[in-house]
Amino acid sequence: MTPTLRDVARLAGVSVRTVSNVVNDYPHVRPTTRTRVLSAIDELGYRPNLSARGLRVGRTGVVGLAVPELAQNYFAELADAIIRAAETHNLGVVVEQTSGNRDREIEVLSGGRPIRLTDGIVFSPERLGQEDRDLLDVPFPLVLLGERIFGGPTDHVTMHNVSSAKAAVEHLLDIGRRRIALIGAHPDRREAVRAADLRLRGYRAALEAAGMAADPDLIRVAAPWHRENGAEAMRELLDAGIAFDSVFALNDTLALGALRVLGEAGRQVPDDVAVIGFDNLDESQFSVPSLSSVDPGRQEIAETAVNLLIERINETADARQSPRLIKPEFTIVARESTGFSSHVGDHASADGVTTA
Amino acid sequence: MTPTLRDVARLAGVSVRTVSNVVNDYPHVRPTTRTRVLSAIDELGYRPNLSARGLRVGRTGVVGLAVPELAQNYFAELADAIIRAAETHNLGVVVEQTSGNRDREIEVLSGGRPIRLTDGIVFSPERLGQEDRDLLDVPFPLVLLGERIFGGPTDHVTMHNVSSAKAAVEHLLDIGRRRIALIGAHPDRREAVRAADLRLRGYRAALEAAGMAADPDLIRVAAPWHRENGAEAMRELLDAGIAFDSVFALNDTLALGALRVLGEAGRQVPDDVAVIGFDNLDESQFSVPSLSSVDPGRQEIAETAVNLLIERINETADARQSPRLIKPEFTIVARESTGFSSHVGDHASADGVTTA
DNA sequence: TCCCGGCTTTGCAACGTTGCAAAGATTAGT
DNA sequence: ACTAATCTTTGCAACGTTGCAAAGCCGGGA
Repeated sequence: MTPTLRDVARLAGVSVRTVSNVVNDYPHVRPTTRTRVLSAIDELGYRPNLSARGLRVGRTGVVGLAVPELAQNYFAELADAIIRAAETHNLGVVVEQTSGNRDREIEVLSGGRPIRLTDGIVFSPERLGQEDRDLLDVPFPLVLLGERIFGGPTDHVTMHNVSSAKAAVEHLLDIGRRRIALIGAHPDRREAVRAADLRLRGYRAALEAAGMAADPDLIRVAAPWHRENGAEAMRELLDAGIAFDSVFALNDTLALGALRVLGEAGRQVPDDVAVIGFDNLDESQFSVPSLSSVDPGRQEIAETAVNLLIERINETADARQSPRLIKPEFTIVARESTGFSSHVGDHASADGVTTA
Repeated sequence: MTPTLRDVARLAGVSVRTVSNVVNDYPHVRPTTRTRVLSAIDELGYRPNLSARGLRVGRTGVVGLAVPELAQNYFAELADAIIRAAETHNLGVVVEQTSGNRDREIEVLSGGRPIRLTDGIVFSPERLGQEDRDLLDVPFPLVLLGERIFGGPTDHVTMHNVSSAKAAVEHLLDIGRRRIALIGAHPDRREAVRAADLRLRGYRAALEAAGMAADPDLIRVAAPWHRENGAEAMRELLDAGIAFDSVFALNDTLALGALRVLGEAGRQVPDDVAVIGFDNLDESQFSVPSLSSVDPGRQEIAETAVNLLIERINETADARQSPRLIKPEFTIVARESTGFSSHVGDHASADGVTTA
């Protein structure tokens, strides 16, 4: 069977506790002893039993990440970033997919499933809304991502949706565009989709600040934010014969769909139509033309979320901080689709970049 | 603090063991007792401590998945599928990214990191090769994915690379194409990249079976298999002025890059150039035109891998089966890029489909 | 009424690890 | 050489759970 501390101790001729001390880098171990123990560990191929350690210490060293689904590019990249961030703290990540299913999202909060083996959870809901705020009051460390719920009892990492969307539109204004279409508005006014609403608000704010009125014809619905819906919205816009010289897509996936249709229709990007997206997916760097985008600071969001979670995990019950809302700085990444050149493989710093 | 079995037992007025019986659905519990215990559990919000259970039972209920990185579409979709498959067995999945780093891949096999909290691992290496076969002889259940190593001591789920590539090329032949370019050959003949070699072999086999010679000019190098390299290879092919009426890209990502460049160059797909890829990414269904592809059976690969892993986990040390090599059936999915129509949102069955 | 067999419930021990606190060993200072 | 201070090592208990096996309970048949 798998060797235990006891086996190592017997082989090295020391007590179990000493082996444990060596394993945990306890400083007061005589070098010769340490060596002897280490070689016994090596000989037996001993590995600590993390369940036992977890039981004893009260920590598993694993955190949960609950996202809608990895098949969506944005969440795959988010998960990638979270896993990297967790790893620097020697934490593992159990990934749970909620599949855009409200019940499953609720189940995550009820601590169901293997999530329970974790020390805490980073949760990006897609179906819960403001009205579910109370559900977030859970008995384990939880960090919330996204813009579905605000003002909850947990730490929350989100983005500057309004001001970054405003900056994206200003970027289009800066390069002289005046007929700026928006793709990705939510079809149902009753259902609040915060990201859509917030970014739309930024769009309006930018136009207003420029002394321009928003033309309702230029605001196009697309939901969910998938490639085909971006394509569809662009087709409709073209078919409608409405004049426009640029597009702000509420996310990159929509933008990529739109880009494709523009290509088919023979519209030159950026000369005829400039395009900017939102999210700065890895893929956007490699599209043709490369896609300008709002970089909401994914890596920073991930690192922040993990750091907040770790703080909460280490927090003692009596000295509990109040919930924090954090929005990393965003960046406008200007690429070919808005007339800036960038070469694939260039460092980000080589792109035209504007910081918040 | 978090309530334990003991707390529940006290509240319900039964023994700890009885509560445990209820929690584990032990059948011989009197209904009235069960009810009483359940309501105590409910009242206290009791959740089993999985570390303790894991220690006692010797299983954590979590498996590991080690892939290069989720930011690569293919692996994100694979992870998605694996997580879904694991979930049907009530298993959680810890995702570990090796970042295409050989040392990290070796570390996975040494059982380092939080992977150790798992009952077994599904591993898709990217840097290990045939020469590392012995490393796979690890003291925990391991299922191998991919085509980097064959003949190792573990169960292995891979795909029909040669025959499915052959079928892809035959699909192009079937629609009357004769000048079939291949994109994605590996640049270095010394380094064996099995997937590339195997698919190239299928390409040659199809041509040979059709009584045609492979034109070296049509075999284009592209590595790694990223979008930009597919685009680059296609640009070179066009610039070289070599005649071709179709392209077999060794994966979808390459194909999507190539598709883009064809569009820019004004070549009509599929009329001027038909294109087929490999992997059948979700995205390929939504590109414009939609991309024909080889579906290697991702969901089945995932389910098979998880099932094999579970079998190994449950296997007793004495009755150990010999390693199994499994290759799910593949499918040729014919879409617009080879002249078949498919409407986004259609069921797979609506696509033109050929089964292995 | 007594006994048998199945249904319910239970106490004990152990899974492998680390916190605690004390014992033993060593070194420096006087 | 003796004491104090420090360095090393140790045994014990406990983390929360479940396997084991036995005990208590019940109803039915003889």
